[in-house]
Amino acid sequence: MLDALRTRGYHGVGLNELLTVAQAPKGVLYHHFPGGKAELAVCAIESVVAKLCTDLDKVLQRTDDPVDALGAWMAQAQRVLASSGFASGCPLATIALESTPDDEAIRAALADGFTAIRARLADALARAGMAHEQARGAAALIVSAYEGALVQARVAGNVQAMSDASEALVGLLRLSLGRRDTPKA
Amino acid sequence: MLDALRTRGYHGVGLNELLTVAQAPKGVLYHHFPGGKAELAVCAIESVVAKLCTDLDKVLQRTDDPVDALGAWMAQAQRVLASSGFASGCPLATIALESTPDDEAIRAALADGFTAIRARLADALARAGMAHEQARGAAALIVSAYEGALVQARVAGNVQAMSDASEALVGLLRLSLGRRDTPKA
DNA sequence: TTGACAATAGACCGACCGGTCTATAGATTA
DNA sequence: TAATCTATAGACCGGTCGGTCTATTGTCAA
Repeated sequence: MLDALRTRGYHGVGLNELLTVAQAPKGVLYHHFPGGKAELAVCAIESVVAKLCTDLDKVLQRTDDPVDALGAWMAQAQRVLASSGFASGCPLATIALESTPDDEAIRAALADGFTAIRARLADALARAGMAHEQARGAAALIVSAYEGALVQARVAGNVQAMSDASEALVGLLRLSLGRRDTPKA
Repeated sequence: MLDALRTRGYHGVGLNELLTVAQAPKGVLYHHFPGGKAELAVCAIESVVAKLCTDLDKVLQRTDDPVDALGAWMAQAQRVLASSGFASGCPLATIALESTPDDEAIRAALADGFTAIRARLADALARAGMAHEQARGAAALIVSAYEGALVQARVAGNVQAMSDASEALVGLLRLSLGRRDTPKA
């Protein structure tokens, strides 16, 4: 399910196909997820977010320098993307862009997920000495850069743009953390 | 067409629906676009990219400070997103995430588009005094941040994350441009 | 053993998908 | 005017979509 979502998106995967690979009949699905496809997607989103958060925690506590952790994270994402033949990106972004304001449950789940991830990053940055206000901005930037870079690398079929963006981000963050004086804006 | 793509994505829009709003019958479409929906999408992508590039040029030459221009661009994007009721994001990213490696024409069009946009940004940054290598990275980061921030703002239903990310990016770039010494990475 | 209930299984539904095909209208030649 | 060719028009196709519905199969309590 997750693989399918991250590869072809919400509208791109058919329910029947999903059930075939899961070797499950329709009845089971609608018994456990009366809300149908949308509820299934929400569940998938929550599971992805949970996994993402624990992975993030692991990486962040392995080193006390969050910028190092960011670099490692981005590099790892590039490896995963490339080894999937540039088919598999971040399922959150994919569903996010296919959603409309009507898909309230899905959007809420995604928004909560992104917020949770940003909070973790901001915490780590603050612990590394960044002012809270600034850390929140940096966290939002990091998540943005991650998602946006994945998009570019995916369509290009190579990780160049992503590694460029990643290096630039790491460099800028290090510059900003290295000297304590805050940038003008 | 473009509205539909940016709102609901490639798989989300039906051909019949498209033709209804365009007041055009099937025959016309397949006469001008023998490739069907995919070819239509490529055409739409190219048109978006062209528009984006000219807009970008306009903004970049209105001021000689590309960082100012970036801030204005991001603010404008936030206004557009909000005024659409958080329905309309960047059509490029949406199609990009729904595409698979099999959709060669679509991916090529998208990759070319992103490359063209990055090149424009890198040029502007280099003109503002940034080293070429660094400018390329910063350009990739800017595009990433733009796309990723749009995703987050869209699902959240508010522009907070996007304006946070934008301010952080502007601040970091100004910091980096203000002093000439390059960051370590 | 029997009754009740949750879980499983999949046939089936109308709607709509992207795409093809034939028929007509309009323009452009000779 | 007749012939030709492009552009328009939409009926129609098989396939698949997400979702509903009726059986059937465990499972556990009485």
